[in-house]
Amino acid sequence: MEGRYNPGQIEKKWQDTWEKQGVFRQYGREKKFYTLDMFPYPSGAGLHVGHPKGYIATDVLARTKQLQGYAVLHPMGWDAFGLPAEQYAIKTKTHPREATKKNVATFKNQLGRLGFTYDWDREINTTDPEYYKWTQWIFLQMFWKGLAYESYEPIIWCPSCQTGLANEDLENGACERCGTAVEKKPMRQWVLRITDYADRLLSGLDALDWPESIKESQRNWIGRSEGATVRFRIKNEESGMEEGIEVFTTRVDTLFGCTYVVVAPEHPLLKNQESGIKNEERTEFENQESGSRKQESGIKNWEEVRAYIEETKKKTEMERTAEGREKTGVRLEGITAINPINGEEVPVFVADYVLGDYGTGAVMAVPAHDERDFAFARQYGLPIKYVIHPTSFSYKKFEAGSQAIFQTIEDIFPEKDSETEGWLSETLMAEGKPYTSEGKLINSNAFTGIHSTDAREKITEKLETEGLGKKVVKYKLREWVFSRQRYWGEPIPVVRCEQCGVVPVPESELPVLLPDVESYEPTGTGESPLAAIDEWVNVVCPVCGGPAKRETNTMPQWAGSSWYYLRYIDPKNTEALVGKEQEKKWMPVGAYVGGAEHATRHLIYARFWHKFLFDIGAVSTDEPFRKLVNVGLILASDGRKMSKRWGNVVNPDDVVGEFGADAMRLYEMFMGPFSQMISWNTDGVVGTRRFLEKVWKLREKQSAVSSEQSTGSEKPRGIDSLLHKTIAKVTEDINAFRFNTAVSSLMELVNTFGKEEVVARAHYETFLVLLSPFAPHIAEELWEGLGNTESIFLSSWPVADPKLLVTDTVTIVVQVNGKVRDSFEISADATEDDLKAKALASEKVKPYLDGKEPKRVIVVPGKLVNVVT
RNA sequence: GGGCGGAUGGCGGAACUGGCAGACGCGCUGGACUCAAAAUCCAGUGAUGGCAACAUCGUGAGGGUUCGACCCCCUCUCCGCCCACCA
Repeated sequence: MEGRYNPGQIEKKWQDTWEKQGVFRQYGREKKFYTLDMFPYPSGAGLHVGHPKGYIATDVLARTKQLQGYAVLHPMGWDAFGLPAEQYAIKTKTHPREATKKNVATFKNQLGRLGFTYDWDREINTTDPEYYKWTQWIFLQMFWKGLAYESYEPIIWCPSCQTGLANEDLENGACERCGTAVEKKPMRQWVLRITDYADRLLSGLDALDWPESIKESQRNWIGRSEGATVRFRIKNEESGMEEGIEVFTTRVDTLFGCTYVVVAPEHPLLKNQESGIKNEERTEFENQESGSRKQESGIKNWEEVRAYIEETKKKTEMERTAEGREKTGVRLEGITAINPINGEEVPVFVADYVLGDYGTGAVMAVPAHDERDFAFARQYGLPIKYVIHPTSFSYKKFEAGSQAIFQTIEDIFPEKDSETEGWLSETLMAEGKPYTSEGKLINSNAFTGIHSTDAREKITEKLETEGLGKKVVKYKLREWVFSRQRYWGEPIPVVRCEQCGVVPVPESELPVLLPDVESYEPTGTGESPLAAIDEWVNVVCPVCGGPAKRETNTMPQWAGSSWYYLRYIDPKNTEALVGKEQEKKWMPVGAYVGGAEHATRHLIYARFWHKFLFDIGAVSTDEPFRKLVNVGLILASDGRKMSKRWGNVVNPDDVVGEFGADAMRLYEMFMGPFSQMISWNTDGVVGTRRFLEKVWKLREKQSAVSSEQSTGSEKPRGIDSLLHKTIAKVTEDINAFRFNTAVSSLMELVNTFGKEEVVARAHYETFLVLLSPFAPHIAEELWEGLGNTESIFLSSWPVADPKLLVTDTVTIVVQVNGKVRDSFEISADATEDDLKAKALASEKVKPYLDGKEPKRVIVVPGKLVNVVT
C-alpha cells in the first residue's frame, strides 16, 4: 500500500476478498438485523446515479450493524415482470426472458462496482418459476379464503397498453405508464378483496416507525368515512311505490335540506330497463342481471337518460373528473324519491358527478351545504334549502359600505330565526357559496336547535328504528383489480371447467409455467396473448377430468413485490415460501429504504398480503416493515428528472471510473438530507475525493505513540474529546439516517488530525472504523496497512466514552441585551457566580453598563452570560 | 379543493431542547511551490462602512411572546411533492 491513493486498484481487490471470505455472512451471530432496499426493475437503460443512493444507505447501515455485533441480512433481487420488457419484446421479437437476463447482468455489474455487502446467494427474481410458484401459491390461499374472486364490473382500461388497471395505477386520471386517458370497460377479471383488510391496514399504521407523510398518505388512500346509508323510497307515477334506493352520506344532519337525489350513471336502478343497452354491448353478467330482474323502473324519458349514460361511457376518466367542469345530468322523469325523514317528494337525477363505485353509487343532494350539489342545483335551477345555522361564524356583511365583521349570526339577527335563514341564504347564494361546516340545525322539525354532531346520532337512530337507515363505515380504498391482459406476468393458477366452473390448480401442480408464445402483442379483446396457445390453454379439469381451459390473464406487476422480502430469508426452500424458524429469526424488516412514490401501492399491497399470510399462519408478524425510510430522488444538475429523453443521465460507472466507488458513496451520503430531493453535482464528488486523499495521506502521520487518553495519567486533550464526540455523532447520525452530518463530522475530525504533528495509532484506527461504512474499500486498505490481518468489518464499532465528551474548559459567550459582545474561556466546573463575575468584569461590557448595576443577569452554565441593562 | 413538506451566503447545506447563524463541502479571491500550468499546501470569503480594532444590518414578508427567536405563536407570500367530484 505504498504510493498514491488508487481506488481503481484497491476497490476490486477488496470486493473480491470480501466475497471470497464471506465477510458479510456472519449469520450465526445472536443479534439479528434485516435491512432491505426496494428491489429494482431491471430496465434496459441500466442504473443512473440516483438508484444507488438508497442502496448506499442500507449498505452503510448493514456495515455499521455488523461492526456493532449484529448478524445482518442485506439482500438484493429483481422485480422483473412488467410492461417495458414486454414492449421491448414486441419491438425486437426477442423473448422478455432474454432481455431481462441481459438487463439483470448489467445491473448486477453496476452494483458490484459500488462494493455492496449483498449476499448474492440469496438473489431472487420474480420471473423465476421457483419464485412465482409461491406468488401463485399465495393467490390460491386467497382464493380458498374467498379473498380472490371473479368480477364482471366495469374496470379501468388503458386503450394504449390494452390492459385493465387497478385504481392505484392511475395518475391524474390517466394511465401512469403511458399517460393515455383511460376508459371504463366492463370485463371479466380477478379481484382481490383488499377492503376486507381496510380497517387493519389503517389501525396498523399507528405502531409503525414510518415517515408521518407516508402514513398519512395511506390513511387518505384507505379513506375511512363514518356515515349513514339512508333509504329513499321511489314513487313511480304509473305503478306506485318501488323498493327505493340507498344513499350514503357523512352529513345525515343535513337530511332536511335534501332537495333532490342523484344516482351515478352506473347505478343498478338504470340497468333495469329492458330497452336500454344493446345485447352485444352487454357483458355476460349484465345479461344475467337484466334477465332476472323484470322490474319496470317507470322512467319516462328513458331515451334521453340512455343517451346521457352512453355519453358518459364515452368520456374518458380524465374528461369526467376534469377540474372546474360544469356539472351535467338528466332528470329521471316519472319517478320521485321520498325523503324518509319528512316524507318530502324530491326529483331524481342521473349525473356523472356521482361515482358509481363509492358509497352506494347514489347521494342525497343538499345544495345548501355541499359544494358539488350547490353547483349542480344552480345549473339546473333546483331549490337550495339551508338547514344548518352557523353557531360561530365570521362573515363580512355583503351589502356595500359596511366593513363590519360579525362573529355570529346572532350579532346580526339576535332573535328572528326566519330572518337569519333569509339572510344566510341570500348572502351565501350571492357569494355563490354553500355552508359546508357544522352548526345548529334550523328548519329541521323536531331536530331544530341541535348541533350537527348530536343531530347525526339522533337522526341516524330514528332512521334505524324505522328500518330506513343505518350507521355505516365506507372506504375510498377499492378492491384490487388483479388481472392483466398481458403476456409478461405470473399466470393466474386457475382453470375453467365446463362442468365444475372455476377450479384452482392443485398446489402440487405449481408453478403454472408461463409458456412461450409466438406473439407478445396484446390482443385487445380482453384476452391475454396466452389465449392463442391452444396446447397450453386446453387442459383436463383437476376435479372431474373433463375438458377445461386455463385462465389466460396474468397478475399485475405488483404481485411479485408484495412478498419478496420474505423469500430472501429462505430463498431455496422448496416446501414453503419461507421456513418458519428462519422467518421468526429475521422478521420484521428493521430498516426498509425506498422511494416515497410507493406510498399507496407497493406499501399497501405488501402490508395487505403480509397480514393475510399472518392470518393463515405463514408468518409470525402482523406487519412486514417496522421502520421505513424514504430516499429522496436525485435530480439531474438541470433540476429535471434524469432521463434518456433529456440527455441528462449520469452513469455511476463513469463516476466510479473517475473518482472511485468510495468517493461516490461518500458524496451521495453527504450531498444533503437523505430523504430530500436534490440535484446531482459532479463537482461535489471532487470534494469527497479530496477528503479521501487526505485520509490516505494521514497514514504518514500515524504513529505508534499511544494517545494520551490511554496513558491515563494526564487530562484528556482536545483531540481525545473530539474523537469521542465524533464517535457519538456518527453513531447517532447513522442510526437516524442523517448521513450528511455524519460525513461532515468525519471531515472535521480529519481536518483536525491534519493540523496535528502526529496522529496516535489508536485514534487513526478508530477513525478508520467510523469511516468504513461509508468508504469501505479505502478503510479496509488502510486498516490492512496498519498490520491488521482480519477485515476491518470483523472488528468492532467504537463506543463513545462519556467522560471524554466533556472538555475541561468551555467557551462562555457574554451578551449584553442578547447581543454578543465578548467571550472567555473558563474551567468547565466554574460556578454560576464565577461566570457572572467574569462577565461583568469584561471591558467590552462596561461601556454598556455605564457604571450602573445591570437590571438582570442570566447565566446559562457552560454556554453564556446575558447582561440585561 | 385536501394532505404533507419547504424557503438560511454565489451554490449544496449545518445549527442539540429557545442560547456565538452560516459547521462541512463546492465555488471564488490572494499567496506559496513551478520556467509555466495542473495537482497540492497556506490565508481569506454573508452584506454595508472602516487602514484597523470595530460597528450596523442579516435566516421569504409583517407582527407577537422572550433577557435572548432560523427555532415558539398569529397573519401573509412563494415553492415542491402526494391525493383529488370519495357525498
